[in-house]
Amino acid sequence: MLPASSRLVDSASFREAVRQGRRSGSRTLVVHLVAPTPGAAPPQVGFVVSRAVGNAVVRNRVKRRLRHLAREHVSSLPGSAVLVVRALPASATASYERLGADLGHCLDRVLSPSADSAAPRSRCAR
RNA sequence: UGGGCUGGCCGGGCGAUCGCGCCGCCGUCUCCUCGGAGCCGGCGUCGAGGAAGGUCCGGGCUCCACAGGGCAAGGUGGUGGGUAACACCCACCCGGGGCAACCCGCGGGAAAGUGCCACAGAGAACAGACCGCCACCGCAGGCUCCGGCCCGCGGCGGUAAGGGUGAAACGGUGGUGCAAGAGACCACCAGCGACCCGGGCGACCGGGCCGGCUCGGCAAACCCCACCUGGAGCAAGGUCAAGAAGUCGAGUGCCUCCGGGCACCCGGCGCGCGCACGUUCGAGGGCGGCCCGCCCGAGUGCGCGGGUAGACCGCUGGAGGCUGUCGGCAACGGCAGCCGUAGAUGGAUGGUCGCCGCCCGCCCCUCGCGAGGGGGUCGGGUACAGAACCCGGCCUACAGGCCAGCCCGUCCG
Repeated sequence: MLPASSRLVDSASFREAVRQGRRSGSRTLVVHLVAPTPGAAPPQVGFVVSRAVGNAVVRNRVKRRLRHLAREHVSSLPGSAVLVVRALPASATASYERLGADLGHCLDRVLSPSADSAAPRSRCAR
């Protein structure tokens, strides 16, 4: 679980991250990252799990697994970064290991400096 | 021991590890109106359901409204009780089903009116002659003891007893009667209605007597009758909340020393301006909708395209749960004792792993097969589903399991 200070709370930041952030997708999820000016503020992570994923029980489980997995990556994010993880319908039946692998892979893509200039909207090969 | 009916209950357990939220305590630091507040860290307690679900009823709570009458709208619908209340629950009545335990019923009115009854059938709601039965008339034929009789075809009538259709055919059985028949008439039975007697708080039940001889269903079609019903909802509502040409909030763009600033635009409150109407000859507003009527009333309406809003309180102790006892057939109620039980707000209550349990399949053992029982380093499964102001219900979803009572049958004594 993430501590409260690392959670993304306001809807404006969500909108900004999804529309303007660097994006990388996989079969189970899509990540959006805005890493502006490095500062002292801690990075924030938010999650979007729509009704297409499943009923309330399934959506809660997916969100909890993603929050738990995101803990391990918070320290590697730059300061005042805003990360939004959007779950796709396939995440409902995916195992914990698959979710962790997809999240790590997409984060690597979106954080790698080589992709910065060449392909700002690179896709994960699945 | 086989089959069945009803009611109640549970709905995985233990452990390891990494975390999250509320609350309490402790510590460092910061602010400070010196009472406290905040960030971070540590420890401890607590932390989803029987349906938390659908949001279909009923209430509590909050704000607004609250002379009255009529109309309209919506709801309820056997009787009596329970309850804060209900469309819920209990008991009983009536009708239907079952050998029975028991189950089912949107259970007022169809002789107030309108409307509808498919298909089949001759005819379906002031019924109806297809076959049949009977009388009469005409024609052809046969028999004759010359009185007639039998049979066929056609016409015109009578007839609802029989056949056939249908969910339903205008009571049933027996007799009188008749050309054949018919409640045309009679007896009994069923049903309808009026009256009387008895029982029950009541729905209603039992009995007697009389009447005309008989009357279909649908009100979950309109409708009629009786009774009930203010509106909105925790985004309710309140506080921070000052100000005064301003302030608060949302959005977009630009700049930034990352504290924010500027511009534009929209909304709330307040203010200003313009126009219109008006202050007892009453603008406008309220009384859920409309009308009458009543009340408030000195200001009110327009200049309006859009947008979805900070923190805190409300926020969890309540028609609360459990046990015992008393009253009651029961639902439930009285009294006594004990218990303390989630409060998130991009939304905590979890992630991962191990062992065990349970179910299904397969295999093995016991056994004459089966049933039952036991075992397996085997494989698969472990449901429906996540609080959001709080209760009482209803409805719907659900792997698997437990307990109790009752009914019918079989066997043994």
